[in-house]
Amino acid sequence: MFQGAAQLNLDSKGRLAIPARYRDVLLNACAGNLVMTADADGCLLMYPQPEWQPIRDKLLKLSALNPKIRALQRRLIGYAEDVLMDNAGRVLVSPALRTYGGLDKRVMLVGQGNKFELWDEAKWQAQQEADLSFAGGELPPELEGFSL
Amino acid sequence: MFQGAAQLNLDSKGRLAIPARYRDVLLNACAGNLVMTADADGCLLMYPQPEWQPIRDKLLKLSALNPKIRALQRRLIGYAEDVLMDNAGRVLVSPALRTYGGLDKRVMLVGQGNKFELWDEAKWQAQQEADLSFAGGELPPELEGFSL
DNA sequence: GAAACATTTCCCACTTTTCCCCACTTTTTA
DNA sequence: TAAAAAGTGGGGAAAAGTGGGAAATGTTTC
Repeated sequence: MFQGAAQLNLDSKGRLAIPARYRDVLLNACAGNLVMTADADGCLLMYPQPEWQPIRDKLLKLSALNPKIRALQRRLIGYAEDVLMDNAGRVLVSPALRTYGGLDKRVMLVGQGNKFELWDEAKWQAQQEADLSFAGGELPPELEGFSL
Repeated sequence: MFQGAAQLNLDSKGRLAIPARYRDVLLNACAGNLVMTADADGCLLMYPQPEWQPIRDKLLKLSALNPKIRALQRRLIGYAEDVLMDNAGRVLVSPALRTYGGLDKRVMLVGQGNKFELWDEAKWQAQQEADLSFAGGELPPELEGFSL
């Protein structure tokens, strides 16, 4: 269960130091084996390898002849990379993924349940504001009866 | 299982160096025997030979009287070529396929489960943007209940 | 039919990049 | 305040990328 947002810095080689509070969990859950991929909203996603696998398998079973499914497969499978935490608790974010996410130095790592989101800090701010401003209007039916 | 995107360069002879992380897998799965062919979206496809064979067989069993099936057969079977990895882990992309895919030098090799997609870099970028912008609207029914 | 030329294929060597490990600085906690 | 843990940076060995050249195969022309 991952939650909470942290402002972090990529170092000069593009490495991301995972906050210490997650490291033991990640070592136990997957021996530091993580999967990074690209999200439609312009951020990156980071899964423990065992969480990623069933999602990938479901995706690959869908028909590649449907254009929307094909697009989803292209992004999620196409950008997916195995990454391994090093002894200092860092993971290397590949050039391809850094480019996709517009990551330079200042980034936000945001816990989202079974995975993390990784944002360029400026993009994260923008997304926050966008989410606030469009929050009005109709609620989706799934939220009927939902109370905080 | 192939995943991940890599920016690669064709050399002056039209050879493509397969990223090292795939080489052992490909040698074990098919002794370096691959099949390249043309995809409808303007990229090339590359299968390990054992993955390609059942697809080809299924295609050939379909009725050639249906124009859409006929078109699919023409492209996939018509452009298919056997290629063999050399000792340096490279495959030669034939002039015909290079022309079809508009491949010059800078290309993207994208893992897609049982196969690879091979794109001209500029085309790949364009395709990515197109996929994002048309993602809105109705989801295909197969994706109901799909969660990341 | 043979020889010369062109083309392709295979192999070797060099350069570049990547990855892994170690050490230092900074921060936190007892 | 001291010790331990976390954050940060750098260096070096090993592997991967790249290009060129030689040998073999095929083709064309005389």
